Amino acid sequence: MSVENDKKTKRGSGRRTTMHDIARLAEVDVSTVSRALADSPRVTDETKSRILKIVQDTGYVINHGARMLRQRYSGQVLVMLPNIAFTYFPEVVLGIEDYVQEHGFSVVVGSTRYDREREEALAQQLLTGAADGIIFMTGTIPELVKTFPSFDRHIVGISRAIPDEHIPQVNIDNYLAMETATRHLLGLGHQSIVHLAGSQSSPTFRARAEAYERTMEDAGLGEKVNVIVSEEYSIQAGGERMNEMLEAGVRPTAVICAGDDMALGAMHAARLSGLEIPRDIAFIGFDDQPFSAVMNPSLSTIQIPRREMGMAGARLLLANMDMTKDKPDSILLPHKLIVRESCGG
Amino acid sequence: MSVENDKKTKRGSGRRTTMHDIARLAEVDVSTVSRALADSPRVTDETKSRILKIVQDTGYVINHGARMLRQRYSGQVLVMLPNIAFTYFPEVVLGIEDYVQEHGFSVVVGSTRYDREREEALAQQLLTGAADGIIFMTGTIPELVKTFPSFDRHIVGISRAIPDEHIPQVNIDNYLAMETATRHLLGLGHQSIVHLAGSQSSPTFRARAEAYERTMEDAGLGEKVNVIVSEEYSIQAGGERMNEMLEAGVRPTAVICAGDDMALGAMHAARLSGLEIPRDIAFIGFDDQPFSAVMNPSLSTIQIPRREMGMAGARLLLANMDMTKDKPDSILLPHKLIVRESCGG
DNA sequence: TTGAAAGCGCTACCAC
DNA sequence: GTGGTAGCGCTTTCAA
Repeated sequence: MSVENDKKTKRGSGRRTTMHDIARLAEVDVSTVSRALADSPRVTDETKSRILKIVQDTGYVINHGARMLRQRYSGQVLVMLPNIAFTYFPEVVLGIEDYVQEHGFSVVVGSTRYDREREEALAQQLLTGAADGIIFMTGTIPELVKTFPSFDRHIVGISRAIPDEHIPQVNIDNYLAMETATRHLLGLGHQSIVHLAGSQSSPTFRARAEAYERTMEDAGLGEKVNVIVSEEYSIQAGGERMNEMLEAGVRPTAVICAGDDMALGAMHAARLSGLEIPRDIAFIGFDDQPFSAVMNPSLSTIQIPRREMGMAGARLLLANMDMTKDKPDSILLPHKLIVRESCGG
Repeated sequence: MSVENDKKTKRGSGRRTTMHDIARLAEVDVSTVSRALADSPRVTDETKSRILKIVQDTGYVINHGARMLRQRYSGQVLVMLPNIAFTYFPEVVLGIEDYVQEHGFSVVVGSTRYDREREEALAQQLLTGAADGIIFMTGTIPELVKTFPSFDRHIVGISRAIPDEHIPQVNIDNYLAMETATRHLLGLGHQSIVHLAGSQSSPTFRARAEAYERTMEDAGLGEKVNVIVSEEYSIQAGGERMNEMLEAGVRPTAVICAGDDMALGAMHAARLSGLEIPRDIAFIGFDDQPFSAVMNPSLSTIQIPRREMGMAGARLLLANMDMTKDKPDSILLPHKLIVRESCGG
C-alpha cells in the first residue's frame, strides 16, 4: 500500500468550527476575533468576553495549520534519539518536556534506530516547518539540516557530543567521570581491570574508554589495559561480551561497564559462570538507572543528571533560536560516583 | 516570561525556498510543480524530471503548514501515555512507529503525568488539526476530544482499557493472565499468597486484582486473600509496600505483583529483611521487562507482547480513520507465563 | 499536458 | 476599537 493512496482514503471528520463562524455568531469581524483570542489590548473587554464565551460554547479551537502558515512557526520541538526504548533517554525527554511546555512549545520524539533514512526523514520536520528546532541525542546531525538557513541556531545536542563547535551542547564530563570510576577501583586495590566499552564511533563511549586507558597508564598499569568493545548497547550484549571474555580465559578482578544495562547483563553472565560479586569480581556501571540501586547486588555507578540535562538542553535550544540574542554556550553538568555493593567498596 | 512574548522573539531563519521558486526556475506554473511532486500522470516525464532535478539542487522541501491547511490533515499520530519514563511504554511506541511510518505518518509522543491539564492540552492537537488521530495508553479520554466530529473514528486505546465500547482497543486478557499466574503458584503448593496491586482506579490493575481474588476463592482460599494496593506505580513504591507489609508481621509464602517494576522493588525489600527468594518467599511479576530475565534471582512474569500491541494499535487507528470502511474491532493479544527462578517453579 | 485562479483559516496591516 | 483585506504556500478545479 503506497503512502499516497493511504493518505487519500477518506478521513472525513466534518467541517470544523472556524474563526469566521465565531465572528458571525459574535457579530464582529474575524480580525476582531483574532485579536480577542490573542488578548490584544485593542479590543474592549466587553467584546472580548462575548467572543470568549462563544468560543467556549462552540468548543472552537484554532487551526494549527493556518496559524503555522501565517506565523511561520510550529511551536514544536523535535527530539531525535537512537531508540526510545533505551532506559536512558525517556528521563531526559521528561526534562525537555518540562521546560518547553512552560514556554508554549510541545515535544515530538523520533527514534532513528541508527538508520540514516529515518534520521533524514525526521530532520525534514525542521525544513518543512513542522518543527522549529531539533534536540539531538544521536551524536550526529544529518547533512540535510545544514541546508537550513542558519541551522546552527535551530539545533542543540544533549548527552552525545556532536562534533561541531558551533552547536551548543549539554553533557557531563565523560572523561572525568570514567577517571573517577577507574581511580575508585584502583584505590580498592584492583589492578586487573577490564573496560566493557560501547561503540567507539560514539564520542561519549570513546571518551570513557580513553579515560580508562589513561588512568590505568598513569597508575603504571599500562599492560593491564583491556578494552572490550561492544558495538551494540544492551543488557544482552553486555552478557555476550562477558561470556566471550570468560571463555577466552580472561579473569579480571573488576569490570567497568559503558553503562548500567551492559553491567546488568555482564553481572548476570558472571554469576552464571559461578563468580560471586563482588568477592570474585567487582563491577561499576554508568548512568544510575532506576534498577541499579535495587538489583542484587546493587550496582556502583556514575550518576548522570538526566532530567536536568533535558531541561538544560531545552533551555539552550530556545535561547539559541532567539536570534536577537547571542548564541548560548555549551553546558557541562556534574556527575557523581555512587558506591554500592557491586564493587565491595 | 509569558508564552506570548516567548513566541514573538525573533526566530529568524531567512525565507525558505517555495514552490514558486521552483516553478520560476523550471519555467512552469506552480500547479505543474505541485502535480509533478505528487507524481501525477498529467505531467510529462520530461517536465517531471526537470522539476525534480531543480528540487534536488535547491534542497526544496514542501511547507508542512501550507499542505496541512490545504489538505486538512497533518500526517501525525499522537501517542498519549502517562509517563514516558515507565519502561513499559517506550517499547509499545516503537511498535507504533514501525507501523505508522510505513504509512506516511509520523509519531508525536506526549506524557500526561496524570495531569488533567496536560491531557487536555495534548488532546487539543487533534482538534487543532496538528494530529489526525490519537492513541491512548492512559486509560481515559479527556472530555474535550468528544467535541470532535465523529471522534470515535480518530482514537484507539492500547494497554489500558478505555471504558467506552465505541473505541477500538488493543489489550491482553489481564484477567486470564493473572488467573494463570495465581494458578501457577497454587500448583506449587502456595496458599498464603499476597497480591501487590496497582491503583484500582485503573481497569487493568483492577482486572488483575479481581482475577487473583476469584482464583484464590475458587481454590477455597478466600480468607487468605490479601490485596495490597499501591496508588503509585514504581520500583520504589513496590519496596515501600513490601516493607509496610513485613513490618505489619504479614509473612506470605508468595507475592504476585502488578508489574515487574513493583516486583523488583519488593524483592529488594524482602532481601533487606533477610528473606531468601524463592526459598522463603516466591515472586511473580507482570510485563517481562528487559531486566527481569537477568536479575538475581530472575523473575517469573507474564510476558506481554508490547511491540505487537503497538503495531496492532497503530493498524487499528489507521483503519479506524478510514471512513470508507467499517469501524474495526478491538483486539486481544496473547500473553505468556514465563517461569524463572523467583518462584522456584 | 499545462496555466490561471480560487481558496484553505488565519494574522497583520491599513483604514476609519 | 473595529472592519476590510491581502496574502502565507499549497492543491485542485476549470479552461485552454
